[in-house]
Amino acid sequence: MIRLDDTDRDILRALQEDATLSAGEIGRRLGLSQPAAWRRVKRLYDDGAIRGQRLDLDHEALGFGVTVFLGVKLATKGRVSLEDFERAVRAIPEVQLVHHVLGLYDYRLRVVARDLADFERILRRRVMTLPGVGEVEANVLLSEERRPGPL
Amino acid sequence: MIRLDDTDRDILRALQEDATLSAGEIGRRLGLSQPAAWRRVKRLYDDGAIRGQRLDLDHEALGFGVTVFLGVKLATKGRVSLEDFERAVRAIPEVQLVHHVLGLYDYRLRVVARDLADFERILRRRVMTLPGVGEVEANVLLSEERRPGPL
DNA sequence: CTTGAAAAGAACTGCCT
DNA sequence: AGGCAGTTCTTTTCAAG
Repeated sequence: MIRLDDTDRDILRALQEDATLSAGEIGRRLGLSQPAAWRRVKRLYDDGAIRGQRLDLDHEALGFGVTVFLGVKLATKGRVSLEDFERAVRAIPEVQLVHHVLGLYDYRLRVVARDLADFERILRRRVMTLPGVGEVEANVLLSEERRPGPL
Repeated sequence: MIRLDDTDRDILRALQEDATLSAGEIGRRLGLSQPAAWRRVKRLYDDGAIRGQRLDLDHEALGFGVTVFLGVKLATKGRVSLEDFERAVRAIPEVQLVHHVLGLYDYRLRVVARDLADFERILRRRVMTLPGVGEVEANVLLSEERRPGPL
């Protein structure tokens, strides 16, 4: 487990807001020189605390106005069945996230669609026909808020 | 709604894999000059297709080995109650994501905890005491797979 | 759209406290 | 650890076709 001091935590908090901050800008904010900030950021990457950076796309602006969370319960849960299900799920382009979970459901999926008609097509043609699929529960996203998290 | 051509889509796909790609590298892969690729990326930002870049942190390596998705049903759902609930949820540091949803539940939360004992504390002390909270359902994350999405 | 080039800024290195 | 000075590389902008 990676140990961080307060300065590392400050850096992660700043980068969570905007991952494109330069080492110089981070140093300015925290009272560090550019190389000192740069070395810390590099160490956070090298140690594996930071895995990388990902794009934050505006799917609504890109024509995908509907986001739905699906809870999926499998009818049969052998090891083969899990692998079959996961392979088939990966073939659905509208699936952004596949969570294998423990609890009332076996998988949670994040799915985007152009509109509700488009979502209905995905649900009927792609999701309900997945191998081993049992019960499916859906939640339509109204609004999303990201929080800084516990760091 | 933002219109993209095939090249824009290729750029977004490449940047989804690695958001740190330089304009020169993108151009090399797609057969564009560095300035041409740079202008396109800038336009994707300016038009709002790309909102920004976010850190991909390894929460497990940082000591938060447990991730749980909570479905929350409110007991009373007036407008005041939604605002009260949301304000109180924002005060829980372990909550990373707050989704207001339509369906069987009213909210979906993504929560991280150091371990299951820590999660139990958060659930009992912070979540179950939220204003207006009714039923709560939990799914513990076993594994997560990100997919490129439908672009 | 291209190439070429210049200016600005960020990343990286070595050495010192 | 952190700072300073300097080098290298990328980004960003412009000119011209």
